[in-house]
Amino acid sequence: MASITKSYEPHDVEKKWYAAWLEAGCFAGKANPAKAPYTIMIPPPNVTGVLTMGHVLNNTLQDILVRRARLEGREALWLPGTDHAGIATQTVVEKELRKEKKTRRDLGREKFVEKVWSWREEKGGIILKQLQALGASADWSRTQFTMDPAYSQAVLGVFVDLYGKGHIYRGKRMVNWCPSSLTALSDEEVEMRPTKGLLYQVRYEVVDQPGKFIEVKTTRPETIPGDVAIAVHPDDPRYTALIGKKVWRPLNRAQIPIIADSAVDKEFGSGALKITPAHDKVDFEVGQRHKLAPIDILTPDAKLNELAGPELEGLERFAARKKAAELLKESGALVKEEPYENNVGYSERAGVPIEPRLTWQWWLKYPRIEEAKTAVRDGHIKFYPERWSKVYLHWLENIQDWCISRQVWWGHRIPVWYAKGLDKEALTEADIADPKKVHVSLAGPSDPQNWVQEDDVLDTWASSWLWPFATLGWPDKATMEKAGFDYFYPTTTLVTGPDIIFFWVARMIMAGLEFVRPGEPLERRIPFKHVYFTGIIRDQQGRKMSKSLGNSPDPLDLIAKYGADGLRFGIVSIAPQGQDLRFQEDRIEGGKNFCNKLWNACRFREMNGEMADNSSLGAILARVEPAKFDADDHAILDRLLGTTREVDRCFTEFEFSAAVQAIYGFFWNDFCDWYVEVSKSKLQPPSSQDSGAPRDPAEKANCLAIQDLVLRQTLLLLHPFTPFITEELWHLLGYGSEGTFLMRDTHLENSSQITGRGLKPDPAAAAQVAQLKAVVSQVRAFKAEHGEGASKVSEFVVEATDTHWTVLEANLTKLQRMLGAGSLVRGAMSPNAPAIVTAFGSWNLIKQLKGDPAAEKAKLVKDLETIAKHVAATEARLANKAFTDKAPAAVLEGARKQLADQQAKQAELQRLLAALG
RNA sequence: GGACCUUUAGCUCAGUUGGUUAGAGCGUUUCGUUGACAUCGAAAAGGUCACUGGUUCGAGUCCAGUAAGGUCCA
Repeated sequence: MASITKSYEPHDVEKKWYAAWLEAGCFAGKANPAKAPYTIMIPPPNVTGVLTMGHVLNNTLQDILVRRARLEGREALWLPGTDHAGIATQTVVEKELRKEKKTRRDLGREKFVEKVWSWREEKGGIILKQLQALGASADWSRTQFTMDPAYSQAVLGVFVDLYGKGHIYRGKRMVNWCPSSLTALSDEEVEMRPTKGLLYQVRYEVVDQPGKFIEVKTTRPETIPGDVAIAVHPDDPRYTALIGKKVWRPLNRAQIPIIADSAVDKEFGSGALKITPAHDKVDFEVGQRHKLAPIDILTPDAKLNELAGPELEGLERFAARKKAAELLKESGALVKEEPYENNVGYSERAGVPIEPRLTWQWWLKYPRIEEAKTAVRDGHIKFYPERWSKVYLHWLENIQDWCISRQVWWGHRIPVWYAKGLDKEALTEADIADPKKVHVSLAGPSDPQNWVQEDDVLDTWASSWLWPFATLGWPDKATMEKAGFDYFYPTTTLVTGPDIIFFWVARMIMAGLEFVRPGEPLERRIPFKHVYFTGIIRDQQGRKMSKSLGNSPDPLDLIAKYGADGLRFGIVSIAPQGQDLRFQEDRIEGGKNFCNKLWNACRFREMNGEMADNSSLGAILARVEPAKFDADDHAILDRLLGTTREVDRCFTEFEFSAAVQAIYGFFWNDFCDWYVEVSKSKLQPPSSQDSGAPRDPAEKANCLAIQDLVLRQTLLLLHPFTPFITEELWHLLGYGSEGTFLMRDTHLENSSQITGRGLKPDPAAAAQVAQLKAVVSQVRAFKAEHGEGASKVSEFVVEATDTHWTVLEANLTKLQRMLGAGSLVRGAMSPNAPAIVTAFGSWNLIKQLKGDPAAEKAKLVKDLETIAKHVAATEARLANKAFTDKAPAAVLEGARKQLADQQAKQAELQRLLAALG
């Protein structure tokens, strides 16, 4: 009885091997000068995150890369960790507080931050545990968190450093304000959404010409109390006479000037623009040019304040819009309103429209912009697919300063202290530059009692941009040494989504170039050499998977249903390079089925002969006897080497799904469907379907050795994709010894290393097998057409040339088995039996009942018509002088051979037809 | 407004530098289980490669334009 069970049951196998790998320290990456390093830093998921299909894809690919690197003999480090995700995490904890009817302000800053920490201890980082269920071979002993003390020191140190270099400044500027999270956001965190609203046409009465009006169009009438001017284009003849005059502001009535500014678009609306500097970026600039003080009419949570006038004060912004429209209507200032759609910026996280708001913030002028361009443009960093480099470069061309301060509590508190009593709202540049008034340092001031620390924390991305090197202990020399910084940096590959090119990828490149190994060449400072961008996983309707839509399957459910290997194999098989993909559960099922197929092929091997020495490639090769090879042996080995080369190529090009498909096709079609089937006539007792010749023990041993070889190399090729089942079978079939692991202690030989050991399959024999396969398939179809099922035993007469018969005879036993043929004999064609023309002669199907001559005739006529068309087409091609003159020799040769084959078939069909009478 | 992507079988997608009669998986239909696997095997049906033009001896593949869908930037 076989020790391998009838079907593959993943759960215990997965648990067993993951624990064994962990126990043996297989995932540890240690600097080893004897090997080349291979490093991947995980894109740190939010500490609040749970595993999604996107994570499954992304992390499976990373695991595939590091596992393959280990098999190739490299020292692999996959460093895991989580991101503190400032606003997101704070929101989660605030939500918990709300259940107790409390806000973070009730607790105060210190208590609240403590609370977040304890939340994190208790519930944070679940996702890392979930990744383990997927088989992730990350070095968990190195797990990092962006708020770890050492990491925080790096983040704050960078702030101090960049401040000292003049890259960071404090300024009162227009920011994207989130009225829900009550913080500033960077431009990248604002999402433009087409939004339906109304366009209001409002008239402002000219002060010294009662009855004369100037009209503007606006989508935000509630901001009218913040208007400080009406602007027109200086060259607009409609308004030249009015420039310098005053109009009445229709809400919170007051006189405001008409000014000329060339930023005004003459074509839009009436060509006049209301200027509201406190609530619009462009207006702010116009206001500055004309020295008009802004009037801020909004509170931080976007309610109207007292400056909006008594009728609007206290209203929430959208209610105020309605009310403003009503007031304008009553006063006759509203000319009309019409439906309108425009782009409105929304807070990506909170999902509410942002407000442009004038506030004091900390800003960063990016360092190393030009070098960051060069690194990608000159290929020091390669993007896959390459096209994303355009997006990257375009962003760098148009880069704006980065607002790095956030008005939240959870995060890295900015290491700046203000002298007590200083008016922070009235700071001048000179004040900020004065160390007596503003202190910036890692250690803080020596007399803390005289200072107040900055309230703001840093944008989360202003910590994660240091990820590739801060995770390796930078900047502390001793820690770096211990972590193997010199060995593992730059990292090899980054696997991430194109949606964070700006947030993360570009910023990491600039940070690496600025901070790592100053003065050294660019290729030593870049954070990674390859960036692989995955696609986005969508549902069947093409929608993004999201919690709110509920269209995302839980990966853990899928693992329970199909096994981690099945999930991995399935997801990779549907993930073409850099293209979004539609999730199909049946492909995951396909992954599971493939695992079962692999399992059963190994079971077949085990059931068909004693296991011999499988302990190394050399041991197996020593059992292989090339002298005993038949065409099928040559063919399967030829395909094994071809597949090995193809998978190699796929890894260099990051074509994971192509690799999986190559292995799938080879293993299922070439090995299981053909080689294993034809092996049966060498391995198993004679059956009624073959000639009954006794089995040759040497031939059998050779066949088993070849199966051992193919299975071994297949397990190696597959291991990065399906680590658990391959490790299990590796041991069950005796490829690995107790205490060693496929994943750690094995070297994957490439095709030239295998042929280098004397295994050189004959491609001509391989080609012959391909022909035989085609004939088998053709004859099976022929049988089916005549009502003879695949397994029914049929009798055949073949009229073949000596050459063809020699080949058929050499393969007689297995052909009989593959065809379900009771007999296959050489002889003259019978005109009354159904017939078919193949590459190896004409075949008669001898049935109990004679074929219907009329039907047979009709079929031959139809076949002849088809072949005649093909012959004519090929002849026409060859008769074309332009073709024969210009086409390459190989193509010409192919066409000639094709014609010869077609003509031979045509002649044979004609002969059969004639014989039929 | 600018840039990029996609359009191939009922569905989801391959198709490398242009070269026989365009492939796979799933689905559908027919046949097949004591012999590794029904999580399986055999076979079949199914495509004017979005459209229009061009380059070429030859175009799914290269070029230009059009249409539809999608993404990003402004």
